[in-house]
Amino acid sequence: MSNTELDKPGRASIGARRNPETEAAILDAAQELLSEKGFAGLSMEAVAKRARAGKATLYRWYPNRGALVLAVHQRRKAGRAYKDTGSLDGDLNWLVAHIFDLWRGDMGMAFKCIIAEAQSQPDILAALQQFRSERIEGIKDVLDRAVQRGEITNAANQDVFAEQLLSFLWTSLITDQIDKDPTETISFLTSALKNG
Amino acid sequence: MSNTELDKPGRASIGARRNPETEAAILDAAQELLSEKGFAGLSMEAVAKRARAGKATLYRWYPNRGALVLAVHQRRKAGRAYKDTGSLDGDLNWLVAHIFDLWRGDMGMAFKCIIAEAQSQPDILAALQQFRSERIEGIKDVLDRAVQRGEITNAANQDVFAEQLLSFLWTSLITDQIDKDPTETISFLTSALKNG
Amino acid sequence: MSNTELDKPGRASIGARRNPETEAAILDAAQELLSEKGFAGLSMEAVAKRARAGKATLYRWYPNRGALVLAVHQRRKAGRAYKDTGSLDGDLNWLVAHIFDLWRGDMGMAFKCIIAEAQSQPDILAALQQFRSERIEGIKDVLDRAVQRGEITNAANQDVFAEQLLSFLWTSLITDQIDKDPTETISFLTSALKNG
Amino acid sequence: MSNTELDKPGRASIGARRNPETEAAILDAAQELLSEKGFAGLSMEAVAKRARAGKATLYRWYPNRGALVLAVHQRRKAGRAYKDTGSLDGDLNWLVAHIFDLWRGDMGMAFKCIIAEAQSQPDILAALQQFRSERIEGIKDVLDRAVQRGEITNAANQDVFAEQLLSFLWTSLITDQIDKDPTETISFLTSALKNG
DNA sequence: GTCTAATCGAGACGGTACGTCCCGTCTTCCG
DNA sequence: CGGAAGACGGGACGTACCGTCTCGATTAGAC
Repeated sequence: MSNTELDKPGRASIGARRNPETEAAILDAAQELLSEKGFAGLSMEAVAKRARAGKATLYRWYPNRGALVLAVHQRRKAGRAYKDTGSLDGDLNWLVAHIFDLWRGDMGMAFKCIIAEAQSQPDILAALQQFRSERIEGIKDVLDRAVQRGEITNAANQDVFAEQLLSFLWTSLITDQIDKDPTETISFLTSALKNG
Repeated sequence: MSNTELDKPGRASIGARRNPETEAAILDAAQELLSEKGFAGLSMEAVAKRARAGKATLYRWYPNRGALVLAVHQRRKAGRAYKDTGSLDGDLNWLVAHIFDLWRGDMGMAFKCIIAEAQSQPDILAALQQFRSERIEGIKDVLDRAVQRGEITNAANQDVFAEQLLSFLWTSLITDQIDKDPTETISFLTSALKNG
Repeated sequence: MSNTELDKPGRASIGARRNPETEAAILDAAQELLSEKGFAGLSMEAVAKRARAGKATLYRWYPNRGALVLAVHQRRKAGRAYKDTGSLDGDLNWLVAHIFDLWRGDMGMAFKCIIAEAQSQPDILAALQQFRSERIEGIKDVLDRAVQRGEITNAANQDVFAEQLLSFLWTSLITDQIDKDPTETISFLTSALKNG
Repeated sequence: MSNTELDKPGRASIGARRNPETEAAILDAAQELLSEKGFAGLSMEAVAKRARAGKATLYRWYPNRGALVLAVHQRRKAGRAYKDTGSLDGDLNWLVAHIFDLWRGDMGMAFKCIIAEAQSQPDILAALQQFRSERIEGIKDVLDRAVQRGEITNAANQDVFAEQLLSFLWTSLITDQIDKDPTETISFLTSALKNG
């Protein structure tokens, strides 16, 4: 996975332009540290050392720890292209299962860090809110497909549903409950969507 | 002879047992720092200095920053005695408004910190989960009153409802949205409760 | 050796007077710590803990670390009754060998500590100087016996000889050379004594 | 001498190598503290503060207090170039007087500290023994000159003489007797040298 | 026989210094 | 001229002791 172990003296400059190998090495290192030692182990110092990068190089691109975690997250985040299972219930269950699966890997820790960091760093909070919007749009895409199938009507409470589903996902993550069965919750929310 | 002259150097020991004055001073200091400078400003060092307490005293009872924030939160947390407005809708709206109000003061920052800290410290996570249970019980008390009033029937989905309402509250906090109007979400969830 | 291991709750007061058991336990503990962990390991805190004594009790009798080491030293120090081997040379060699032997046990470390502590604590320095006088008198007793035997005459340089022999002893200790053969030095000094 | 007066934030890095200004500032600070407050006042913390240096910088080169005192001593130690007064007696008296003079300034406290620290730190002890060898060679140079003058013959006891003179010097320091007249001791040792 | 007084273990108290870690900034040198 | 290397001042970390204190229990001798 990482190409940082063997080359002892690190990478040299490739001239008067940014070296993409360096960027990859930094993000690899950050991700590894994150999954190995958690948030506390992700110090700029440790990332630089493991990536065989100079601290100045690191700070040039990622002015603080949050930016770095954000970049790690950005590189790996799932697209909005959710699977079409043929039914709303199937789509929603797949969506939740898919995200929980993602979080069970490295991404869970990374995203937890973003949430934690957002509580004290405004720019991370803004990025988190931006990401939230994207996710909500993704969920609404799923609902749109259900409308086209005729399963539900295009009602105003779709926004609230999407927000609430996202709240469920995120709260499950931060309270360490991504291993619980989400079907009950999904059908609870779906019933509100249909009967609203 | 008397150490009460001007007591510049803070408090003395009162023997081989915990001094409640010290505890109060520490929690006061922590709370002040939290609301003044946020999570980042809450260093153990700064708390000790402001409380005129030795660092050892601090660490004796609060082995880490999370434990300290937790204690601050514990001291001020609202009881489960929610107001009875006469209707389920009124009760729920009051509950949400009440908590959002609380969070607009010092407690919002404190609770954010607990959530953030819980992402990397298992004991704080456990405390957070414990607190979550208490809050869910509180919400279910509100639902019980509605059952007694005959507004709803005692259905199994009350648990899910309570969890969902809590998810909404916490997600609103961590995404900095406690100033938005919650009525839409409340009625969305309530409709699922009634039609489940 | 030490009676501090078994009696879990330590000793109680024996009334409005000093408990000799406590004193013994403290000095035992101090001596053990000194030979186990050296000077750095001899903290008042550690002594109190090992001796199952209260810190206040410790400070009542030994206001600082130096006083404690001094007391340990005092309890064990050799008397001035040096062995009479029948000749000056024999007496001196026995004396040096005897002291070096003593220092190879616990006392070496203890006395090193006293010397070290004397460099920054005036009262320890005074005690050290007092001890130096006693030792010099002891050496002069040996010389007196030699005078009585007719080996040497009672010349003024006996003081200088005694001081210089003591200097040799102490310097050997602080430069960690108590295992070297002292005979050459002794005969060197003795020659000055006889030819002065 | 000290550059600590006006430049508030101290010195910056001059790249990935040691800054000689920093080294000087640290040693200056250590020396000042040593002569102002003695050994006890020489805390790493205080040195760092006075030198406007970070503690990490201090510990990078001086891993403990002993190493720091050693460096202070090394920077100032007198060379072996002893004065040639024309006679052995004159040379020895000048040598002792010169060293006692040196010790009456800052160096006395510094060297006391080294001796004290050597009692518990093996590396300082090694440095002390190394320094001892150098000093003994210095004294033997003086004796060599006397041999060339024909005052003494090149006898084997010159080593013992040098060791004894050094013992006298160091013991005088640690027992706070550098103000006493050393002539008696010098002539005592010299007589042994000649009559050996 | 009760009271007084000192001494006991225990351990919390406000502090100081420790030695470590990381921060974010800087400069130099290599390729 | 980009990038590694790493020194720099700074500051928080968590630990260990310092010397002081207050407590409650204990017990000898004074009353």
